[in-house]
Amino acid sequence: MDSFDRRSHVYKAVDDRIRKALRHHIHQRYKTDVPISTERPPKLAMGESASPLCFELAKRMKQSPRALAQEIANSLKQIPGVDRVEVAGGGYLNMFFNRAAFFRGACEEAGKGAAAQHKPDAAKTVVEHTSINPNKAAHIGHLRNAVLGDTFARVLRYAGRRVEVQNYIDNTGVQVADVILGFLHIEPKSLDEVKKLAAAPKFDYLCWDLYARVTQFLAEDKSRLELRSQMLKDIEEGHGEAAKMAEIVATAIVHCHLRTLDRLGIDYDLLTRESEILNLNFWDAAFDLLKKTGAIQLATSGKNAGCWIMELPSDKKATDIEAKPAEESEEPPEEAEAKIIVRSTGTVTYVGKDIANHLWKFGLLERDFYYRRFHKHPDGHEVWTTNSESNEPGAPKFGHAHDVFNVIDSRQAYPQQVVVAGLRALGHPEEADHLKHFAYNVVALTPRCALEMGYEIPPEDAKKSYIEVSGRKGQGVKADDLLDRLEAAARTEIDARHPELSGTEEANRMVDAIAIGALRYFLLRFTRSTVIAFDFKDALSFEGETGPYVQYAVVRVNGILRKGAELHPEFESVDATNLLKIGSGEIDVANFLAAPAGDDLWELAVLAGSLDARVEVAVASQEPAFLARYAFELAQAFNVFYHKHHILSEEDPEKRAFLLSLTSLVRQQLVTTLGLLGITAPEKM
RNA sequence: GGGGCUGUAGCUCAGUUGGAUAGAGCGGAGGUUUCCUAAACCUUAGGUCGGGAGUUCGACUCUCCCCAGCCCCA
Repeated sequence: MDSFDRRSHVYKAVDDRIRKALRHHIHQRYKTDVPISTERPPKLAMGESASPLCFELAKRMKQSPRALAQEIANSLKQIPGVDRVEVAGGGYLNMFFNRAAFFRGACEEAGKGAAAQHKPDAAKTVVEHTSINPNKAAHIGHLRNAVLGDTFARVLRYAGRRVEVQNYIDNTGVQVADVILGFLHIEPKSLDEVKKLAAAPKFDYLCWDLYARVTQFLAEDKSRLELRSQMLKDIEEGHGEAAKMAEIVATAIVHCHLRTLDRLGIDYDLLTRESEILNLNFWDAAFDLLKKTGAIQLATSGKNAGCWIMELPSDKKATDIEAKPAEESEEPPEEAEAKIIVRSTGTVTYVGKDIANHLWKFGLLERDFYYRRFHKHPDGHEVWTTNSESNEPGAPKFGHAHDVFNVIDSRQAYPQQVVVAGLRALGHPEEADHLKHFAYNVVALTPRCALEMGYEIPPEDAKKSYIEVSGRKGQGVKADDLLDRLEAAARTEIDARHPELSGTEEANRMVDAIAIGALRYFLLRFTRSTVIAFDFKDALSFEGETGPYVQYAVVRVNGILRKGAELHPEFESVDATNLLKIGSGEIDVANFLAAPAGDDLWELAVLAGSLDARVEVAVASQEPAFLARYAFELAQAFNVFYHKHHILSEEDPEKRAFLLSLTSLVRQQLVTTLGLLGITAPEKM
C-alpha cells in the first residue's frame, strides 16, 4: 500500500490506521469482531478521531464500556501519527493526533496537487450525464444533471479512477419528432429553410417556442397524434424528409447544448446517438439475445398480448402459495410486474434501446459504433460522436466499462431497474451490480419565481414550496438566460469594485468565474434527493453559503501571499512546505500548534488536511454535495482565522512563516476542492 | 391499488455507520473598517427533528402504524 506512505498524515490515512489498529487489537485480545467505526468528536478537546466501539464490545464481553475502553487505551500499541488515546464519556476512545506531523504531512500532500494518476490499464468507469433531448434549449433542470455528473466524474478521477464521460443523445425520439412535426405541419418550412434556421445561434430558443406550439397543436385535435406516430416511425426508420430534417435539427441543437455547457466547463468524451443504436442494428442484436436467453417473452394473452415483455422480480415475498394458471384470471398477478420492451406494433420502447446501449457500454454486445469528431471543448479536448458510416482515424477505444453511473433524475428509477434486471436476465449479474443509477431530484420553481416568469398558477399551488413547470408548455428557466443574468450580476459587482478594469479581459475572466462559481455551487449544495425550489434571488446570491464566498476566501489568500512576496522577497512562489524552511531553518511547528494557544490554528489545519477523507465519503455515497459543503466549511474556517490573526504584520518571523504556510495549505486545498466542483478562483475579485 | 422519495429554526437546507450539547446560510435585532479586499467577521433571538408506539446503554438516524406532500407503475 504505497498510498499509505504517500499520504501518511492526511486525515484519511491516520484514521485508516486507527481503525486497522483497533480491529487488530480487539481481535487479538478479545477474540471477537465488533464493528470498528470512528467519528469526528464534537469538540477539539476530545481529539481528532474517536471510536464508540466499546459500547458494542461491552455487550459481547458483558463488561462495562468504560472499563474496556480503559483497558484498550492502556494496551493499544502506538499508532503512527497518534500521540495519545484517552477514555471519555461512558466509554469513548478519543485519539489525539500528532499535530506537527499531521501539519507537515498535509502540506507535503497538498503540494503534490490534484492529479492522482490512474494506471493506463485501470478498469474504466463510465459516467453518463446531461443526455438532453435535442429538440429545445437546455434549462435549469438539465444543468443540475450536467453539473452533478461532471462533478462526480471529476471526483472519481481525483480518487484515481479512469473515467469516460458519455452523453446520450435521443435524436430519434418523440420529442424530436414533435419539433419536426412543427416545422413540417405548423410553420411549414422546407428542408433548406430549416437548414438556414439551424445555423443561427439561438436555434435552440426557436425550437423551445415551436415545441410549445406543437404541444398545443396536438392537444387541439387528438387525431393529429396519428401524424406524430407517423413522424416518429419515419425518423426511427430513417425515411423521407422528416428523417433528414430530424438529423439537421437534432445535430444543430446538440451543438447549441454543447456551447451552453462549455460555458460551465462541462466536457464529454463521447456522444452516443440513438440513431446509431437503430441503424447499426444494436437493438436487433440485443433483441436476439433477450429472446434467446428467455429474458423477455411474447405475451399471448391479457392486456399485453402481442408485446414482448420482461417480468421483473416482484418485491413481494415469493411465497405465493398457489401458482395459478396464467390464463385463468384476466389479470394475472405477474402481468402487473411486467415491463413492455417491444410494443405490439413492433416498435421498441426506450427501455429496450437502453438495454442495447448498456450491453454495448459493458462490452457485452459483439458490435461497435463508428466514430467521428464532433466538437472541441475550449480547453482543446475533443468530443467524439457515434456515426453509422465509417471511422474517423484517431478515435479512442470507447465503452468496455467495468462500472457505469447513469446520472438520470429519480423519476426514471423504474426504467433503470428494468435495464439492470435485463442485464441480470441476460446472464450478466456482475455488470448488473456495477450499473448504478445516480439519481437526483428535479429542479422546480418557487411560486414566486413562477409568477415572475409570467406563468399562470392555480391559487391552490401558490402556497406550495415549489411548483414543477412543464417544458412541453415552454415553461422553465433556460440555461443561457440564467447564465446571462448571473454574468450581469457579477459584472455589476466587479465594476463597482474594480472600475479601472471595466470592460477588460481580466474583468471578463472574473465575471465568468464568479457566474459559474455561483451557479455550480448553487446546484451542488443540495443533496441529490432534495427537490431544488429554484428562485432567482437565491441563485443570484454571492453571499453566505455560495460559490463566490469560497472563491473570495481564495482571493484573500492570494492577496496575502502576493503582498507577502512584496514585503518579504523570500516568500515569493513558495509552497506550504518550503515556507516552513524559511529563517532559522526548521520552524517549530509543534510549538505553534500546541494546545491551548494553538488550538484555533490546529482546527484549521485539521480541516485543511481532511480533503481526502471527504472525497472518500463523497465517492462512497455518490454525493458531490459533501464536497461543496467541505469547501464552504474550509473557507469559513479560514475567514475566522483571517480575522483573528494578522499574518503579514506578525513580528516573529518564524511564526509569520508558519502562518503563511498554513495559509498556503488552505489555498491549495480550496483550489483543489473548487476544481473538483468545476469552479475556478480568480486571482482577484 | 402497488412501489419509491420527502417532512428538522420564520424561509432554504445540512446532519456520513445509531453516539457526546441538533448545525449552516438567508431573513430579524445589535455591533466591527487608519489594518492582508467588509462578496467578510462578531454577538443575539429563533427547535415538540410531522404524530404515535417499539428496538437499544443510547434514536433526527433503525422497525411498525398513522398524517401530509411529491414522483413512478398500470
